[in-house]
Amino acid sequence: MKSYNTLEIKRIEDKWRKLWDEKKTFKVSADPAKKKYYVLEMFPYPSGKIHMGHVRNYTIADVMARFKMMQGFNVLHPMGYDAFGQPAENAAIKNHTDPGDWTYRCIAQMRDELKMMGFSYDWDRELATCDAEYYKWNQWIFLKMMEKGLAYKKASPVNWCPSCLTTLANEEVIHGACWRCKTEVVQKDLEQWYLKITHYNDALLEDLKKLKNWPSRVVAMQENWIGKSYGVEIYFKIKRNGGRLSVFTTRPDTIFGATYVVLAPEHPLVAALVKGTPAEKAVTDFVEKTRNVAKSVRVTGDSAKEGVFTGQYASNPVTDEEIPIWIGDYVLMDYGTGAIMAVPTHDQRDFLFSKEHNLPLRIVIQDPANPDAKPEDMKAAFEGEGKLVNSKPFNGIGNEEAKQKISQWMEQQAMGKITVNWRLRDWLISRQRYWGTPIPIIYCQKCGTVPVPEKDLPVELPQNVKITGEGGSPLLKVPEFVNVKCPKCGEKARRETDTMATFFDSSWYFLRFCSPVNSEKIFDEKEAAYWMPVDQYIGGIEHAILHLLYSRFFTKFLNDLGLVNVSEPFDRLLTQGMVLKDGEVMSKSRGNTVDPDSVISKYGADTLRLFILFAAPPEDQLEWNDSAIDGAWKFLSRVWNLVDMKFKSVSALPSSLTSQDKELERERNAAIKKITEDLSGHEGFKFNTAISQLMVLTNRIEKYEIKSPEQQAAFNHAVKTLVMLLAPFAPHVGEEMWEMMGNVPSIVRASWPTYNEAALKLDAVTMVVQINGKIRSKYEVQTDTQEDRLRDLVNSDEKLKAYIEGKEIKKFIVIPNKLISIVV
RNA sequence: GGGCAAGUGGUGGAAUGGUAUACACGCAGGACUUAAAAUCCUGUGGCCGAAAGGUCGUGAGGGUUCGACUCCCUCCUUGCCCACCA
Repeated sequence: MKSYNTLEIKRIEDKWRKLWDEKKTFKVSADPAKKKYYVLEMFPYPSGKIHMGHVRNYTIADVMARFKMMQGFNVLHPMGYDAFGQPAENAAIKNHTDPGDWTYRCIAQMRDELKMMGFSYDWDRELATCDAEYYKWNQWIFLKMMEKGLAYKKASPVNWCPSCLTTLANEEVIHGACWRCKTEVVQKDLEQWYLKITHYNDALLEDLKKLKNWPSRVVAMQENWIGKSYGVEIYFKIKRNGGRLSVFTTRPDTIFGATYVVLAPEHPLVAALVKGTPAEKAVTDFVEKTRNVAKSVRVTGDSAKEGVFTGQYASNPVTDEEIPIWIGDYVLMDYGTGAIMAVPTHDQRDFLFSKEHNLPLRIVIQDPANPDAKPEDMKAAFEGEGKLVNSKPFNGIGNEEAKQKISQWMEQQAMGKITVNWRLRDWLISRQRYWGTPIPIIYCQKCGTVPVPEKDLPVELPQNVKITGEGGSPLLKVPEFVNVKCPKCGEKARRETDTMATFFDSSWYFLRFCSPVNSEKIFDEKEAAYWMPVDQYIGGIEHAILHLLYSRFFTKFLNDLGLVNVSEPFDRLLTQGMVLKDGEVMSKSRGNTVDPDSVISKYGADTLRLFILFAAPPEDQLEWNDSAIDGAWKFLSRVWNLVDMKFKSVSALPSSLTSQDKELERERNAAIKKITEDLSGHEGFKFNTAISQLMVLTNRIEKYEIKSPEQQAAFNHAVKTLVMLLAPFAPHVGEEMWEMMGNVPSIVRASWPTYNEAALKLDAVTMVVQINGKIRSKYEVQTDTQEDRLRDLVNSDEKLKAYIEGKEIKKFIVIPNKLISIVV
């Protein structure tokens, strides 16, 4: 007899981890004869230690993977590291280490921690995005995109710290200042590389409809992000030079109320518009001032709307009125045409701007709640629905209908054209950083921008580069990297020193996992065709937009190249909830973390896995509770004791004679049914209720009395089922108990138990009697008792006399085996 | 401002429109022990009642239904995401 204690658990867990490793239990290869299942969790940034969020994410995935293995699927379950990125550079600055050394040390530590949890990865497929053999293919994809015109260079404003001489991500700009040195951040134009994700606007939006197994809120978030809106581009004539000024609006129904137009400060027409006029200086000053405000500060809805009058006028095409042209910081250059028509009565932003600068208002849509409203009394814009007024031929029409009519009419009159606008912008991938994939480009005085030839890939990151965080990109200061010969003409040339955004790396790693050891190709098409799409993807909601959108984009691109046969990478998506402690998200900065290591050393990985799945449904937030872990531990030890103390091999067959035997068999079948359903996820994955069902079965088995060899056999049968059902959740003890019962490991090769519907039937059921909706009585009756018999029971029921006697029974409803509802 | 979730015992949470609170945690009482820990047993939504039982009860208010945590409408609260996107 082995007692269930911390020491013993440690021995068992070590034993199985070692065996899985040695026997490569989870190694898989593509085999068209078998049904495949690809389970993938969002790979981690290798910070060294895993945290509870990782534990939760990967435990969910592991249960799915092991369940599918037992169901006979060929399961691909790989793991890797999203290893490029800023933390390595920050660590380098702080500790004077090399980002590469630091990262690989972290990876080694992280791998050990993942192994401690007993996850069923095929470790032969492990990859890190900072390996040259991986990022080589980033560069390859980039070149292919360039070839297809989907990667291009453009000057664009970036957040720039004048003291550190570096660009900053929006998150690094804190209250308009550099996060490191607190210097005020300015906007600076830099030539940078973009990926033309907007080429796939329509496909990215349309194909969201295919993603039936994604959480609806993720689909909604992507939809909003892509942001397709229908409207009209309206042409205004500039009075001074007769030029055309285009604005985009989704509200053509309000065109008769457009009382001025506003241009973004960066609008290309601004300079010509004011050149040589008295307003020139004021306008130039304003444009300059706006440039020096970080975008993240400018783009907040609640700040005052600043602007300046150009002194110029444009004519409203439908009224021929001359209306003033303004410059305003609330108009964004990179949406629509960078210019708007302002309708202050029916747009709150325009309303605020008009009050600030004393501009005219005209009501063109009547507020049904306030039909006699006067513009000068308005406290806010009216943005609801109503009938048109002051709109000549369209007066009296509902504004939704007017949208259609006015759009068509304007197009006929050549006043504008019906257009579609997208919120989605092209993806800026240039980063002025060291620890990322070098962009494979060479600049030659003679030949211009030259892509690095494919045979010269990878462009490797130089080592031993000093990272200071100041003075621009570290690669600029590595002459042997920068100075190269032009691949075209052989003359002196200069390498691109920017590296790629790390989202690039994670946009296709799921494909590399299909054939990770492959120096000839990005991946093997046949293997990718077998494994793709990912059947189940699991990760945090924080990646609901960017990572998932970019991965969808890359998959579509590689699909167009003919390398993959799917256009969507992830069939099913689960976004797991956060792990909280004391009501707050567990995080290092809050100092409220619980280290998985400390839990594992006390209770073992199985207990931790069980607790984290039992505490809440996978998509919900999970509140950490130290004492509830004891519950998981206690449960495992109870199962252990059943196997260890009461399981005895016997040659008899199970009997099904007594009611207790029948009851045990019923519970056994019920558990198989419920747990199989909960793990299949047809109505969402429910690990918490699956575990509670394991507990119910355990409770039942514990009460079972063994008085004969036949009953011992029935007991054994039930315990064996219990261990199989438990194994995906608690794999180490699962394997150990499986072996103790005389079976051959590994338990993942055992086939998942099936149930018998007939065994689920009860002999007797409790039926309740409701009178006018209130429960008044209960009966123990035989299953499937018919209505006649039930009526007899009701009629002879003393308790019901008071409610029924002397009253007319209007309805007598029977829900078989559940209840009787009587209306009197 | 827009979008999406979610509100159930002391706590985490269960409930194809059919006995609300499964399964746990916690707590209380008991057994074992010199004692404690561990383990086991019993109880555990509120109110009235010795009990039988009655009555109220799933954020608030309405509606549909024989019957509503579940479906519909209005509102409140909390969380998450997006947001000067014209």
